[in-house]
Amino acid sequence: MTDATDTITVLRSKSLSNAVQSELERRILYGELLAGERVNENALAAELGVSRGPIREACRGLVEAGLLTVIVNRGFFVREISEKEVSEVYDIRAGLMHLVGRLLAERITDAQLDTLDDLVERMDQAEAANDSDAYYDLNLRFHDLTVEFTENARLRAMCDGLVKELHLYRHRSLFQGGGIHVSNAEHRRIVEALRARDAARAALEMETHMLAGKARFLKATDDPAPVNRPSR
Amino acid sequence: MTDATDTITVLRSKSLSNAVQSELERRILYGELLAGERVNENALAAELGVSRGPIREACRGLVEAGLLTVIVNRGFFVREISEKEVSEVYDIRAGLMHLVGRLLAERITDAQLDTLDDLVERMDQAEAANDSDAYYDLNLRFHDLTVEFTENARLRAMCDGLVKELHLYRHRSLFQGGGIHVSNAEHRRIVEALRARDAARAALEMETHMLAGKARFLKATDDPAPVNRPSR
DNA sequence: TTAATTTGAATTGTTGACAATCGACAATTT
DNA sequence: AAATTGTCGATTGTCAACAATTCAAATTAA
Repeated sequence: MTDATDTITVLRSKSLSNAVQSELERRILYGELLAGERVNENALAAELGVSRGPIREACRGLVEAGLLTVIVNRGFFVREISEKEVSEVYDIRAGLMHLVGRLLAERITDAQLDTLDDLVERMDQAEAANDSDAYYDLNLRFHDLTVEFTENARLRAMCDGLVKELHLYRHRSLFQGGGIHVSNAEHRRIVEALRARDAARAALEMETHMLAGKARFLKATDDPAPVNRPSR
Repeated sequence: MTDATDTITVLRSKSLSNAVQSELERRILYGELLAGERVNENALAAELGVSRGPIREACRGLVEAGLLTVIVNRGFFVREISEKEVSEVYDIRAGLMHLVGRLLAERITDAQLDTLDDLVERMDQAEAANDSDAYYDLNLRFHDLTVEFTENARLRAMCDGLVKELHLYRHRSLFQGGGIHVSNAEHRRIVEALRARDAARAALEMETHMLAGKARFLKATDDPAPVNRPSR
């Protein structure tokens, strides 16, 4: 039994559709399914040891989640996302993180602040050690936690969804590793504003941080990288 | 295009699953399916003259859209949304509309401003005529247009989704008709800020307007209406 | 009477089969 | 040679049947 079918079996406590959806999402997020690729229902059904019903149900869910698109009589395809769309997603995240800052300043606990401080500290260390992967993970965790601390489940789901969408971009490597260097100073300013319980400033720092991320992304794609930019 | 080819086109561009999903969404939004109700797959399949496959695919999509929930071996249920969740959705809309204000101030055209002005004018008239339904529709259109004018498709989809979620609240009537009176003065201030191309002010006015809506909602539910608030 | 158990009807989860459609290539026409 | 038409294999869209589970009423036991 392969790893994938094993996962399917374990998750049977839910339903096959859910398990398949998780597995498909995982494959997309990990780059095993690349943007533009078609999901071959028969092949996937055979590989996972299920019928096409659950496969199709899972795909319908992922279409609504924005990870797949469907063309009638042609099938399900991993969604392709343009540079413009990535830019738009950054804008939306900026808007949502503005909200996160505002909400958080009014309700964050000292313990939670310490947790964030610890992450910033460790990001400093990772930076010093030039460990891009560790920095990437810590950065991800930092943002996850800020959203989580707002205790707004819907907001959290939306932020998660947006981050997943970014994985659809062709040059995924841009986000991970050393592709884009996120300034830790911005994180520090966010925590400072939160510790001061200054809602307006926290909101602004959060938003600014996101827009800086957008700017870094645009800079990393627009000008250089002629390697991956065919003229057409 | 003839009627016949029109029908053909419709049938080709849309699969049964899509059609069923639209129909289910319509029933939920129009209150024909109420929060908490179960979707009986067999009954619906018989009623719509299709098999259960497309029904289930449609439901999977609506789960991801937040309009249904699924319990394994129990079925699909119209999602129930608590007062707290409505409040959270208002917060998120506030965050997104803050963004709308910022984006719009920098790109809105004079013609678009005139369109918004016209809507505000007509809302005044509807208010004077005490026509709540007309006011409700105009208000909806006003917000739709502001989001549309940002030309951020993802943002628009998210805002649409949030509005749909609000329809899940038990006391749907609160939103329509005279349940909550939306101040037209707030709209006017938004348009003014946009016409001044003042991004910060437009963002603030938009956000304030949404938070005022949240406050109105809370006021309309929290205190009065002891009728519908059993002790449990 | 009440609580636990049984039973079966209703309903969901899943499957395999069949029809409809598409893409690619060969055959035909201009 | 280019364009059009026809054919075939692969794939999707849909369906009906079967297996598994839940729910509720009927039955039994305490």
